[in-house]
Amino acid sequence: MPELPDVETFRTVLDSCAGGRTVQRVEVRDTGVLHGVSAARFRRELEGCRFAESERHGKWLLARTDGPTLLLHFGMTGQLVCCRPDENLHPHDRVTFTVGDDRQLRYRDQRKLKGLWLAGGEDVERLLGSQGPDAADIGRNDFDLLLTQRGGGVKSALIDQSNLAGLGNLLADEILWRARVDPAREAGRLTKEERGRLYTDMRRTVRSAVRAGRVPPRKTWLTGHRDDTDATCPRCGEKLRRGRVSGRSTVWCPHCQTG
DNA sequence: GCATATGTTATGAA
DNA sequence: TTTCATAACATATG
Repeated sequence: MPELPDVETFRTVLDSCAGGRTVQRVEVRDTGVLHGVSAARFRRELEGCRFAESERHGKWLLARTDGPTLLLHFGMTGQLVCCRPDENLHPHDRVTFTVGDDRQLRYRDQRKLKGLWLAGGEDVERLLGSQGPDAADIGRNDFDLLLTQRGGGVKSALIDQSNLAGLGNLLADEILWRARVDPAREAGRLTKEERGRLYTDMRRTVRSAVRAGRVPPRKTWLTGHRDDTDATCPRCGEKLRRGRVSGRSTVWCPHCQTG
């Protein structure tokens, strides 16, 4: 699930659930989601800390506290939910943070592909050092450079987090479809116009997906037809094509998205 | 058993 | 050095 818009939602969940509150109790129910830190130290270092305002970079969520920073990555199936402490645990609730008599933040994740890190000042830089600029606030010129200076396919350029942080498989397909660019095109060979359309449509798509809290499966969007059998393009009605591009399942319209 | 899944990363090859 | 394809990670669903 999680791409930039989902992580942005988790950021608001974190801030509204736990922002300004003190961690009363940490429970690590599955150590498999902890990285580089033991369950004992994780608890010890976070209990008693107060959550400050959190930040997001790409698909990373940075939960600042008056102590260490908690870094969260949601892989494909992670989420952050706000519960009451007495609510039944979900089988995939891996770590819980009790932040009040009535509030408990839970890191819930089925597949445990990523998880939680604990970081002091420089550790944050080290963990996020390889991330490219965030897709939600990159400027037009920088975006242009990311495409022109890069070898390989345009879809790969969009979803490579070290190039541009935040876009995932669904968003990339949606943006390429809106901008009418074939996902297999070489990034460096796009025209100035195509790069301009990609930038504008990336901004639009990311903005409305953030407002929706996720990449919305609207029928006017390509994303709304990903799972259709015999899916057709919501713009021209042509049959959509699916295949693998840059190693990921890809859906595109061979009529609208020309090479 | 097989294929699929919105993410990342190690590995070997081009 | 960069980029690509592939497998791996852990788990569920069709």
